[in-house]
Amino acid sequence: MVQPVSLSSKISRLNTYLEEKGLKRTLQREIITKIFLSSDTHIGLDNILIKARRKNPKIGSTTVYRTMKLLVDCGLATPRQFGDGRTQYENLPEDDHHDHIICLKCSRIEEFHNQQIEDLQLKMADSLGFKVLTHKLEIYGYCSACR
Amino acid sequence: MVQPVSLSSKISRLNTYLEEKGLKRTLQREIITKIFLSSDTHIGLDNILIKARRKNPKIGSTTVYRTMKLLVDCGLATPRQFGDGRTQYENLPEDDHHDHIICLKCSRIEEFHNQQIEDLQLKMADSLGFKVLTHKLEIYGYCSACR
DNA sequence: GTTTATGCAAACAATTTGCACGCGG
DNA sequence: CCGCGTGCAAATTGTTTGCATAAAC
Repeated sequence: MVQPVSLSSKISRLNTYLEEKGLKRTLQREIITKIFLSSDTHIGLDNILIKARRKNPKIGSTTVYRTMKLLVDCGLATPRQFGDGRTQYENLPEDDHHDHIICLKCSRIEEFHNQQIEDLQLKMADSLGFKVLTHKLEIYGYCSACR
Repeated sequence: MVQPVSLSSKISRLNTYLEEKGLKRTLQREIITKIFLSSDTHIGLDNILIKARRKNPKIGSTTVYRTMKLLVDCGLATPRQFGDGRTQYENLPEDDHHDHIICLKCSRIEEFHNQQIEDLQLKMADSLGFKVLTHKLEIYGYCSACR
């Protein structure tokens, strides 16, 4: 089991959203949402489809696309493109935002969080008239072992 | 005129590359390269094609795709995906780093530079034992017109 | 002349849409 | 029942590839 508390709170966020909009709770939406929420960091549509079909072989890719769009709309998922043409969805633990620092030699990825940087970003965005929803910060370099 | 010095130095970088690889200098490549290099910051393939056809209506989209790939290979262009499905190419004056803020509704992209953020990143990386080579910061949200 | 480049059309891949049917409320 | 959801197939969109011809060297 993966973090039952935050998981169920997220599922209830989806359900609230569905109710507000007069949408329906279906088995497919539940399956797809659970797969996404228990994915580690990023997951692609192809992968979601494969896992979903293990639970219900009749699920179609259209439904996965549409459900993921729903999850984006209610703030549970963030779509990302890493340059290979496919969209990946990121599942971010809402209270644990982090950025990445990546070693270009050994590919080690470490995570960090710096509130000062976050605050400055908000200030920056605000001065440009933007309302921030999310952001991505990646630092590339050499780690202590490789430098 | 836009920075004639750096522009011609970049064009000669392309020509050197072509020579090394035994490739040919053609009118199309010159037109497309100049359009790209004098574009402000980012430019998409559709836009390049339109401008190129104003100079030579027979230019095909295939050639634009292939030429932009060339420019990437010789280090003059950086491909970027901002989430609307199309690839944009960034023309960066090699010493002028900037970050991006992207509107998720209208796809408008603005640039900014904030030295405080850059400094904090260095400090952050240093405390993790990393030597920074480069980084990428993208903020996503709604712009003043869309919020 | 030989080799690479071009432009068209066809192929591809990821995603979206139209529609008849099924299911949730 | 009524309306939204689903899954299929067809349509769209961005990009790549095959091929005959044209241009560079």
